[in-house]
Amino acid sequence: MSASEIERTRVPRRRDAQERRHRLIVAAQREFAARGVDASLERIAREADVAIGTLYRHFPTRLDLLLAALEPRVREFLDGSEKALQIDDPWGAFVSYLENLFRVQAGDRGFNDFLSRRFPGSEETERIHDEMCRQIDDVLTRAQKAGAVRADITLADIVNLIWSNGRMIDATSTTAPNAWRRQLFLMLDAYRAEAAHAIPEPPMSEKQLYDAMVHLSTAD
Amino acid sequence: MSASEIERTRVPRRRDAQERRHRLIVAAQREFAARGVDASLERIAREADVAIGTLYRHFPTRLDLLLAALEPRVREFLDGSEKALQIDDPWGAFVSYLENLFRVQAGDRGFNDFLSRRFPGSEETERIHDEMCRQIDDVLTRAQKAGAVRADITLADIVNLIWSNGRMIDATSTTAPNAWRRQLFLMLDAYRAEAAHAIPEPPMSEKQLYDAMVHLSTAD
DNA sequence: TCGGAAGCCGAGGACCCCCTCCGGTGCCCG
DNA sequence: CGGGCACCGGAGGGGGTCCTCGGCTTCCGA
Repeated sequence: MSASEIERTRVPRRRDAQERRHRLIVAAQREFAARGVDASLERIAREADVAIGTLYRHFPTRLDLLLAALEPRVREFLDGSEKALQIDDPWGAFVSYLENLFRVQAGDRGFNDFLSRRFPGSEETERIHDEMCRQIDDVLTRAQKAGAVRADITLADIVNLIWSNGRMIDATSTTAPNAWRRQLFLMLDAYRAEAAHAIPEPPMSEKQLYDAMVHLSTAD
Repeated sequence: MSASEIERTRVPRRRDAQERRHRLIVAAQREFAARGVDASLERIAREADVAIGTLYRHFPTRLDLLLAALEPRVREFLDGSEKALQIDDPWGAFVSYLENLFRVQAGDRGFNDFLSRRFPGSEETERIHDEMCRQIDDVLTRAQKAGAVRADITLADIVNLIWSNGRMIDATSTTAPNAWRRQLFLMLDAYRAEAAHAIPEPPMSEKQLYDAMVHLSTAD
């Protein structure tokens, strides 16, 4: 996090300001969780019972507020990741990692959107994404070396699965909130080394993957 | 199609009106294809060089215009479906059906959105969706009876795959336009009977599935 | 206690979208 | 060729969103 970003989102000195900042974060968590990253800032201010100008005073950009709101989710996710990465069995670690990731993703539409996109302007979010990619690469490679996961799978394929899962969640969150698990376990059967059949399409390159993630945050 | 719907979207008598109607459909095809079913109607009118009031005169509801615009896509899809359904080999028919579906889906964001959603108000769209579900059920059951596709797969799982694929396409259409094929062939390995491992989550019920599709068209 | 600075409010400009309504236009048929 | 009616245009009302800015309030430290 750069100095200017720390400056932008620091906790203010005055009591009343701290209180309002807190109310904003709580409202933002609710709204982002329910409506995704593109939730209305004016609505969040209204929900927090705070004027729109005050929201902008505390969080000059949408990303500032989003990061403050998602912080607990990110921590929850990273905690679960760490546990998964410590599992000895490579296949178990792989499964556990994805299950944790998707569980957190399913609980918060904002986090869901956040996972699928890249925000090239922000060091902070790039850092989180890079860390996640590193972890996936880790757990995936280990499972492949152990012969548990087929060799022709790439980081990009896992990100594709994250996108897919995100869409599943959007569709089913209110009607069948656990449906994503079925889709995940189905896909796991495709990842098993013994299931492998040749795929008539090469994996996405890193650049293609990155551009696609940026695309999701700029389209429309 | 009910009488009132035929009435609403019939081709007008006057030359100039026919001409404008045609321009509207062409612009709508471009816009829906590029921006999905929520494309701006005012923008479509602008692109067609027609006043907004005229658009509403020809197409009283968004769905009227959407159906007129998607008509070629729907036909393209149904033609391909028919060919796939006639393939003797049950697994081949199954693969071919999905490949055709996804190919058309990938070429048009409006059709992509349309496939994932249900519009309970419209007989016409319900008819198309019902027909598609019937076909999927057909090709799926046949492949299962032949022992090619695992028995624990449901229509709902295929619809889940359609959602997933839709998201893939949204993400990759500009950067890796064929990436969806990779994801499809990966998933096919999960569908193979010999790949089956127990799934710790039951399939969605028909009602859950229907509600989820409606949810996608009403959310936000 | 009290004044200055930190902080708050919300009107308002700039966009965007949906949809209606009705005065005016121009096609086509008799 | 002329009148009637199908048709067209586009202003305008009603909503929303983002974000700014300057007058007003409130806290808190000296």
